[in-house]
Amino acid sequence: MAIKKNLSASSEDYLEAIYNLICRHKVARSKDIAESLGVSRASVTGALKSLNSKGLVDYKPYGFIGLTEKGTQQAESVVRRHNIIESFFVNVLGVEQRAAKQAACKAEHALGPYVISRLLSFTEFSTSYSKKGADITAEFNKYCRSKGV
Amino acid sequence: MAIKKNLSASSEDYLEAIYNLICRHKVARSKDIAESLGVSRASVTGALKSLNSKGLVDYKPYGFIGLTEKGTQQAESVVRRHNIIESFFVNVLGVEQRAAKQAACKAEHALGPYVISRLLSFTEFSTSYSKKGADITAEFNKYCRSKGV
DNA sequence: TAATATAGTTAGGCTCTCCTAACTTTGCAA
DNA sequence: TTGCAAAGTTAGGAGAGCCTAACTATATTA
Repeated sequence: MAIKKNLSASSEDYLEAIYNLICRHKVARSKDIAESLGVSRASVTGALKSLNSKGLVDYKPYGFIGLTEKGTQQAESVVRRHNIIESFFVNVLGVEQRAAKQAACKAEHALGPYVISRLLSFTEFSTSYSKKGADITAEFNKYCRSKGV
Repeated sequence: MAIKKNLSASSEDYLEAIYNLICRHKVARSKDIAESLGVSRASVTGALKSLNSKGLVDYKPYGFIGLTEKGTQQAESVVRRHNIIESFFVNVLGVEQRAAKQAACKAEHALGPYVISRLLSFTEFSTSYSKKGADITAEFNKYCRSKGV
């Protein structure tokens, strides 16, 4: 059993980018990873080597870029955190989609399982509640308007 | 007018630590900064030099450590973000104080003014609402229990 | 006031993450 | 099939932020 070491924010970003590219385009090309993270192609090569040595990506120079089982798990964990945070921002706070995504990209590295699980529950609670009697979102918007926020 | 450059998370942490020490003990000693951030004294010296060169702290070797006007503003901005996030975690999500503080320490570097302002409003809304009819916190706790979370 | 303990600094080094420039490989088009 | 553009890699380097070890300054106290 490999020792579970916490990944750096940077490594998590690479895994997330690779995961999303594979989901959307079947393959993750180095150039596209660079583009989606706003870094140089050389930086991507370096990151791939590092992730490869950690057993998180399958990668040989000039070859196919894939995620290992372990890498997929880690990537899914990041993506899950991202989605929970983004969904909270959009559906509870009423933050605009684009800003929510941006903020989630940063916050996803900062929140641990405990807070994430509460956040998820709260978003579920809030949206499920809004379907029944008290519409929390609507009430919150009313509150904001009344305060001029 | 100085160019407003975003500070690194590390710099923000130092400013916050200095600010809190001055609030609590009138002075910020290098040793205490090191302790409260869990870094070496040498690292503190390095950070002080860097913050000094940015005009954020008043500092001379072996001398008094103070915050400049600009430094105080920045520190207050960080502390404010921290408090808003921590308060949301505790008072809305029902996260335990210690964990909330820890998470806020990380998240404070990740959230910008827009999201922070919505978060503040939501916490205000939630707590003010809980005093009137619908106690959101209580309802959320009920919801969590019903889901076994 | 002199000795010693504590606080702070300096020097040197490490890792991480990024960069540019130059080179190699690959794949497509003529 | 060759020849060129695009993609990817390598080499070399920068800077942030951290460390330890050794040194210097300050403060305490006998």
